Amino acid sequence: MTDQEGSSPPAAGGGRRSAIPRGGARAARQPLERPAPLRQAVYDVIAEMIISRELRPGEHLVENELAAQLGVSRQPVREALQRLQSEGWVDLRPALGAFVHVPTEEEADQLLATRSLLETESARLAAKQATPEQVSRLWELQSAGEKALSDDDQDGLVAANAALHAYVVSMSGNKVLAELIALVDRRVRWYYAPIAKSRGREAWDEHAALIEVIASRNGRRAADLMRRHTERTRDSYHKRRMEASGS
Amino acid sequence: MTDQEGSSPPAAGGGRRSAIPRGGARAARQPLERPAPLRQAVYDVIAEMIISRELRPGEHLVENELAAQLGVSRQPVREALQRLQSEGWVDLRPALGAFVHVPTEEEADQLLATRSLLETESARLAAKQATPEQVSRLWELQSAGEKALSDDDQDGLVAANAALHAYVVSMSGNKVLAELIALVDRRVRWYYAPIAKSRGREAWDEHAALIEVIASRNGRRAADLMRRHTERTRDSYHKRRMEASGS
DNA sequence: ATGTGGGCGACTGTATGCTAAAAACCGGTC
DNA sequence: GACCGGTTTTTAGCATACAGTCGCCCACAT
Repeated sequence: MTDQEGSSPPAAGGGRRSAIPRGGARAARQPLERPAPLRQAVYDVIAEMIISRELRPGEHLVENELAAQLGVSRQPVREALQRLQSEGWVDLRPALGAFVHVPTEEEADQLLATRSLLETESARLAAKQATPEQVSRLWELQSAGEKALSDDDQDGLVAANAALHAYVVSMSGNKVLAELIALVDRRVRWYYAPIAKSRGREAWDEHAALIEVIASRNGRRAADLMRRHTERTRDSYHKRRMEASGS
Repeated sequence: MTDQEGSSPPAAGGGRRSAIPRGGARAARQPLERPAPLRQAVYDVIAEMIISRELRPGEHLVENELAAQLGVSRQPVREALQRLQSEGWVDLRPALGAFVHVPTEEEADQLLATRSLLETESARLAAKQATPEQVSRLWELQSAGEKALSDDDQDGLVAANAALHAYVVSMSGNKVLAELIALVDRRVRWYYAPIAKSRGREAWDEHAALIEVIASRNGRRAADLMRRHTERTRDSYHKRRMEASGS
């Protein structure tokens, strides 16, 4: 199996992997792995490119170019773009194509507000049914975060933060809620990242407090802490933004 | 075959872009109507078929069949199916195709719980910034609902209910929240409809009370009422389900 | 110079062809 | 009689081909 790239003999039929990206402004990506649905891989790559700002807001995404860069046909690209639209990453204007979504300040605030609401509920639910095993897992994640903090590892910090929140969400047991949070969170990170470094020490102190409350199974207080935690992030966003707009 | 209705799009729908209203009222058409992509129409039709139970949970949706039935090619069908997946209507198993999602009891409860959370927040926000015009619009929707109620018009009742809730959501001003609610609500209706008739009089009395509180701009009480309202719906769901499982 | 109209290029939307893989079928074997 | 291996059928996945639209540019008229 895994007869991925290049080595497949059947040159006759269709023959698809002749897609050599033309040397261009954008770095060429090597063809993707085969086994899993291609559209998924394409989706991942494009989402990553958007999040990393390699594709900038407002930019017109041409199906052909993307297809060539990724070494696939337009079809998987189209499918990926449509999914990206449904999740708010791009705007798909009929007959015109896909444009990277342009985040507005208003939208960012609404996202942060919604995230706060959802995460608060998930913390409440998580606390109500936390098991000791889960709590100790939380502490593990917490210490991973603190390590990244002391190492001054920005990427690691973001990842650890996401992992911790994600685990709390999963503890809530509400899959629908979890799905929505996943959607919102990812976009929050996109909006938030460029203007603000992680809140750092402060945020992780709050995490520690939250875990303790969860361990005590106190849903109300867990919700309270999570609300304050996410609202502070929201405030932090606004503060940073104002600073940034001044520059 | 099965060339039902105009399978040739350019003939009927298109008609050149002489969409400019000749000689007369230049209607303020804002975003200038665009040729609706076929995938959208296909999406609507399939979603409708799922909601109406014409396609039953678990059923295997074959691209070819749907395409033939609708008189289009597989492509728009594929695109529609993928969007349906992202919104939870079908499960797309790699290399196997699309299956109408099978609702579980657990999921239904989680949906109802999430809906309650979201709608509660939207009511709170709506109340905080309600204008007199908006309130009177709410009363209009309310009386439409009561009319349907006295006419014993089930479909109308469901529609009126949706319209009222949707308007409250729009009043919240939070578009992100609104989007999530739209997603959740539709699925709730799907799960809920088959086992329970609308709660009727009771629900509309609660609506009336809610509108009054919104008119008074009391966010806290609005949230309270909405929470109770949606939680009652949730209870009603469980009650009906237990009755149904007995039969 | 400025406004208008037609032609041209580019890109999306839709249709169809081809391939590979999973499932159903069937016959053989223990 | 049940299980196993190969074969056929079905169907999704991907690629490619085709057609309709949109926007731009430029020539031309005012």
